[in-house]
Amino acid sequence: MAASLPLVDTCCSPLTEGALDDAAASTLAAKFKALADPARVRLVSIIAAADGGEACVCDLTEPLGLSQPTVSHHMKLLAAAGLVAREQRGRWAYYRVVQDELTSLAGVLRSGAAPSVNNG
Amino acid sequence: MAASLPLVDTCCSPLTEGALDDAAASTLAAKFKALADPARVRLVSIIAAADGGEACVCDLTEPLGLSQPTVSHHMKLLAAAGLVAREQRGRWAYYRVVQDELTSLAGVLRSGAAPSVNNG
DNA sequence: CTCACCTATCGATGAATGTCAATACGTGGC
DNA sequence: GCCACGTATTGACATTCATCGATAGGTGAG
Repeated sequence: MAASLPLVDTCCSPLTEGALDDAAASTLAAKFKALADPARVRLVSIIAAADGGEACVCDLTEPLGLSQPTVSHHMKLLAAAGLVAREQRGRWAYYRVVQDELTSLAGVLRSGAAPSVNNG
Repeated sequence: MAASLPLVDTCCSPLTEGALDDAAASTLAAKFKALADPARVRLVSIIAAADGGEACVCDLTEPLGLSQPTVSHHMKLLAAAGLVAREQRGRWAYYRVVQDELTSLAGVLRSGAAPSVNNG
């Protein structure tokens, strides 16, 4: 009866709704892995908080205290996971957060069932 | 006197609300790291889908195809991250999902600002 | 007490990861 | 064309991680 909306089609069904097969779990784990590092978590938050919601690599090295290649490496991983989008503008590469992906991940973590219906 | 708000005290403030410091990012990354493995993602989903919302290690080795020590290891990591709770009952160790933690993580991923106000 | 059973820990090993210095790539200015 | 600038890639290194077999710890049954 679940009015199955294609919302979470991007990734997987909610974690707590049913047992996931290995493929779905791998897809999901890959996205969580992209956020499984303090540097990448900070990158996402800094970009989201940046003016215009975007930032170039040159703006990210200093607040993180990491080298430029390292930041570029992290951004590549975040982009590969679909959590940020890259746009080349002149000599600069601007990154912005893909909120849809974060929201989709959030949906996976929320319990799909009605809150009143506990497991008792 | 850190006027720390007890609201999101469980974890951190939303990712997209402002730049996180290293401590908050590390705390957050540690929780995501617990879900950054297909085996652990499956474990959480299987436990959540299990009868009564709980399962013992003996019920988890077979569907995952992993050895008992490996499953025990993963459960330890999930428990350390606060994502599952352990309860010893007789000879069995029953694990259940801590939905509050998952919901808290979901809150971090959702954009705290009004949805209409995009970053354009 | 002894045994069977379930779980956790230990030790080892191959793979993945984060980091940097050096360097290559692309773009715009002269 | 040449150079300066921002970014991505390469190579190397130390650390962390996932996995297993062997084994120890703890609980209930006989």
